[in-house]
Amino acid sequence: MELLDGLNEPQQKAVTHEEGPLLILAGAGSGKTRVITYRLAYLVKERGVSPYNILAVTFTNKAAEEMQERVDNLLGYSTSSLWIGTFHAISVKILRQDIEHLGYDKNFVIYDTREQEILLKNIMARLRIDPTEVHPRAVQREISRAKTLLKTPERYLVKTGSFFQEAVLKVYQEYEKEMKKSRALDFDDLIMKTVQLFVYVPAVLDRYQHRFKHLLVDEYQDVNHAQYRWINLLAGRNGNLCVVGDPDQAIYGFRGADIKNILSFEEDYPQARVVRLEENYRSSANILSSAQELIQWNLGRKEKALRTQRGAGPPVMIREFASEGEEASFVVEESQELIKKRQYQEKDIAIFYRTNAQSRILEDSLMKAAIPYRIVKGLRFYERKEVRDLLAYLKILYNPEDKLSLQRIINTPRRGIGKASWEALLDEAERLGITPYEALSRSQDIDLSSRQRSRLQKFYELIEDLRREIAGNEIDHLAHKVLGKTGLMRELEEEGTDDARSRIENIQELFNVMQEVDGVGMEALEEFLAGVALVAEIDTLDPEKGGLTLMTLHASKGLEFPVVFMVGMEDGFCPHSLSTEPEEKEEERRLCYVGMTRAKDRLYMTWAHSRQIYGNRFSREPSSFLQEFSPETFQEEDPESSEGKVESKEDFPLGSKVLHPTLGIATVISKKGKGDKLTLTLAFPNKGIKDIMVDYVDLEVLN
DNA sequence: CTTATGATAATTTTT
DNA sequence: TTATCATAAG
Repeated sequence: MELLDGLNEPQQKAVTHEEGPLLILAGAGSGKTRVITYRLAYLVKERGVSPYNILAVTFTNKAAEEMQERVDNLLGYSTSSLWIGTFHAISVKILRQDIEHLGYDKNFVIYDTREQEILLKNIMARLRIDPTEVHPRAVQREISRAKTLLKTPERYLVKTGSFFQEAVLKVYQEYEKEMKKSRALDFDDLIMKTVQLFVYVPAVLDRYQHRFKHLLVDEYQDVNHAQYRWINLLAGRNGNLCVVGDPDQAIYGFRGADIKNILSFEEDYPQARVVRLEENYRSSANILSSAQELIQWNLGRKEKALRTQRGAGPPVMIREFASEGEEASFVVEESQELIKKRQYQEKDIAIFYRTNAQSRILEDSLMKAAIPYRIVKGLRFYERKEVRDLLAYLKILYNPEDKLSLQRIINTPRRGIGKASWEALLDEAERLGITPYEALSRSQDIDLSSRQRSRLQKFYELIEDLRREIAGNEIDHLAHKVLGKTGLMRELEEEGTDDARSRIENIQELFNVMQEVDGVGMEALEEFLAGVALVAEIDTLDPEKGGLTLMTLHASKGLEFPVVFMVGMEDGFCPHSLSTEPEEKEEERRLCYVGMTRAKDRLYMTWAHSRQIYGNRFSREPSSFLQEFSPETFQEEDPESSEGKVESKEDFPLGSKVLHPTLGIATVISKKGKGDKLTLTLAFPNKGIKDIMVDYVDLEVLN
């Protein structure tokens, strides 16, 4: 079977697995994407499964697009009936169809984190909750956490809670009411409402269960509880559920992802078949073994024996600098060197950092050196005021009940409708039990000066006028009308500053996105708005554009580069100073592992003795993670035999765990001497690094 | 209602 | 360093 040519044995097993649950434990660089796409193609081509009966869930839109493209290539035709998308995107599709069963309007808008925060602040102000005492951000996280655990306000607090929890409960209740009035759903709602739909309306669940005879979920290690239920319900008891993931790459715990979902898959689905992909096709031996040594420090792992066919390659290069400026210079100069020697092109090189704020100095240095680069910070684009303003207009046109968008645009650009008028409008709506937009339509009745009333009236007519433009028009045409009729564009053009010009450019960029939407009218508007709400950072990485790539460690997941620089490898960044709990530390270590395993040939890890943060200069210490592996394990000269040596001849392979009679469990990080002179360098999680002569101590090999 | 000013706060990762 | 917020003057 040609489809299986070039796949190794476990890969083939994963691809050809027939019925029932399947867990694919895919180590870093083990050809995971290949296996998934081949499996999808295999089901269709060899098993005669209709694409219509398959659902594939990915983590980002980018992954979904790539997968769609690769499956189409393998099949030789395009499969539009095969659903591939993120949890959120697929949930939107389902909810548009069926959410009315839950008493919600199907023309909902999606509120992103930013809008959610504004709404929460509004509510807290109204409830007179002091934001310095109860932080809106904390409330936001708590509500998100609750939704992730499928807890409605009614189920949020069964008993009495802390002061904070009681406050959250009040806000949460109000928040839900407001969201419903605005016909809005937040990210967590998309998942939770879908689960509720499945649970409360069995006919709907039944329909989708029948449709999706095969389910495939990528990045299963980063699934949260709501998503777990979502999958679990669709798969039914004995469904053909294939999940793919790597517990060592679970890095979204902060967002509610629960690594236990993948760790206990075999208990959830006792008939599950497990396939391990342990052959690494990406990294050279030194990089891989260093990463392996690092990850060994995490407890409670599913042990994996990653192997590579590749040569030793250079060791992991750890460099220290006096300041972040010198660190950036090194990255730039080293990159130039690699490019000059024609070993690599710009696009082969990536720089990873922990926080977005770290990118600035790197960008400056690259710019000065005239090195082209592309950066993953897409959300910043949608954070821009001008972009959000235009989007708010479009959202109001789609759904006039969207109070937050109305609030945003009612006086943008300035039209003399200030806080007092807005509040009078809200009071009127409240008094009559109607929505703000309805109140606006009867603005003449509001208790305001006739001047203010006519301003409101004019605004209402503007929106109504624009609403008539929706039908039959393409989205970019509609947006042009908005820019023209509202005076948004005129305001920018008249300003004439550099800043204004760059804002016009941003709007132009938004038009590029609009042009990708086919169709006209309400449907196109709907598709565009949902698409915009659900973009991930990484989705904005332009694959066409060349240049060095900059991104956060989180964004790097799933990618690979011949050369990787990991900068800012300091305590405080990596692990991050806000990650203090042991579980959080382990997640930080996994994040570091993810970064390291992106590198194919050369991996640099750098840190600076001093660094400016929030305007102040701080003294920094190297990341404790750097001490958890020895950079050089394999000799360059003879990669084949040195690999063999480690594997076969010794009792204490590098990276293995041993039990020391008094000091406890440790990891073997290097070895010296032979026979009874054999000395191991052992790394103890709490007691540091010690040299131990094997002959004197009874060491027990674990695993 | 708008604008300017300065205080103040908050700074992890993101669908 | 930056964004956001409150206050006071125009």
